[in-house]
Amino acid sequence: MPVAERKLSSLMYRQLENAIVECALAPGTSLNDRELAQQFGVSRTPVRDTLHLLEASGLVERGPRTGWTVTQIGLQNVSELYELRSLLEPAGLARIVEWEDEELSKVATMFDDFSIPMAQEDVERYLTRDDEFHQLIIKATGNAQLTRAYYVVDRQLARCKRFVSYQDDSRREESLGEHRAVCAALGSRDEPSARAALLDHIRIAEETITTAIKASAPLTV
Amino acid sequence: MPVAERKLSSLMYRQLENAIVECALAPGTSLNDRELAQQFGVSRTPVRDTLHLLEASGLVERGPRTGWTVTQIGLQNVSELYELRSLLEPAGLARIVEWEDEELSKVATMFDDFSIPMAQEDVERYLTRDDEFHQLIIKATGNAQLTRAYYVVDRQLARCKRFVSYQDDSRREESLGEHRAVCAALGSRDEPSARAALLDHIRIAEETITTAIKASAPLTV
DNA sequence: ATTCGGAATACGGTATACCGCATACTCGAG
DNA sequence: CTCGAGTATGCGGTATACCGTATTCCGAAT
Repeated sequence: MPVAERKLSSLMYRQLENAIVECALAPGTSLNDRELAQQFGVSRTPVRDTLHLLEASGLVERGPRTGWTVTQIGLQNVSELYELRSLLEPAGLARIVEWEDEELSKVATMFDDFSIPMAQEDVERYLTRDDEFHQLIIKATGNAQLTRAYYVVDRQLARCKRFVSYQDDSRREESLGEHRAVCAALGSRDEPSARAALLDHIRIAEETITTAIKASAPLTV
Repeated sequence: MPVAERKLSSLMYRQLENAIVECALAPGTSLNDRELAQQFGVSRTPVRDTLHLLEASGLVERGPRTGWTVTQIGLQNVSELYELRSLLEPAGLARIVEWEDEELSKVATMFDDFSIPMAQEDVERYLTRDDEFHQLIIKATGNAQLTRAYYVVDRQLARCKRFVSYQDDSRREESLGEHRAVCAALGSRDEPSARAALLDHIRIAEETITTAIKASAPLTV
């Protein structure tokens, strides 16, 4: 979605993006294009191409004379990303509450097939659903520019979640409840409530991540 | 701000960005890297570098097998850009109303040195001030991620304004009034009013641009 | 042993050469 | 004159070679 299908870069982009999001390439790692080229068995040119794409996604930055580096994860960044998210996501809600009944009900019941306590084998399914839900909200804006802006937020936050092992903490059930609150409000076409519920969800998620970062990585400031 | 100072790319970026924003390179123009390299007297590599940067700024897009192209200006894009703008800019207002008196008064009086009717020689000064004002609001968020997201909106809209010759239409005086309304509300630390005034200003600006595009360029759909 | 200087090296940046496909253009057959 | 086959050309994509500087590493002199 963010990167049009190019020849070599596309595969390399997926791989490197995954490696960075999953923190296999740790924040702060400096990326040597010659080295990467050798690892992938290609030349420097498509590597540079890919790195430019990653730079646009906010996962890599490039300083003068310092080359490319995997961006750091810090409290400042997280705070900024969540603020941006809280500005962008609500824009989709206004559209969703105007959907036809059939479409709307799909959204409203999106988290109904999960039980509390959640079975372990459903966790991965839940995380996927979570992603789909927020993607859906953004897509609902029908705004390509907004969607593009959101992509950099999404990818960076996805990385932060992995970084702090968000996926297996105890907050999952609360998170499910928050999502259901948003869905219920949407089902009633109550945009203000949906908005409030969504912002609550985002705020709580930020607090969780922030706390986790403070605890697990005081080194990143 | 958007592009760190690199060796050759930086100069080339400024030049090409200017050329595109001022529509010297018309929307839809396909950009041949070999040709550009020859024009600038450099090789294809730094040109590709620059084009990647322009792509990140939303001024150039790259399709599969179609190469780089100057992005089109259309009603859809303008609508999307203004929606994004209306989501991002208000975020700065909440910060500004909490500034110290001295800083706040600078903002509040930012458009006091213009008269109605505006002297012709002040027009360029006014346009610059307009830019500075909106930049100031965004900077006030203190949010680097948001600022970066706004940059692509800013550059694309700057181009749209030139495209429709916005700078010498008759709406300037109204625009000045709208700005002063925002400034006045900020001076009173009245964020809701400032927000309403700013959104009004953005909405009216969008209508003006949209009308102008419909009139002057039905070809761009 | 510490320090200072010079060579080797690593890396960011730049230039150039190569390849394959897709389009266009030409030329000959019908 | 039309149509198609074959060739030329352009361009996107890729590979590779080159350059200058900043850092590093090592050895010699104090």
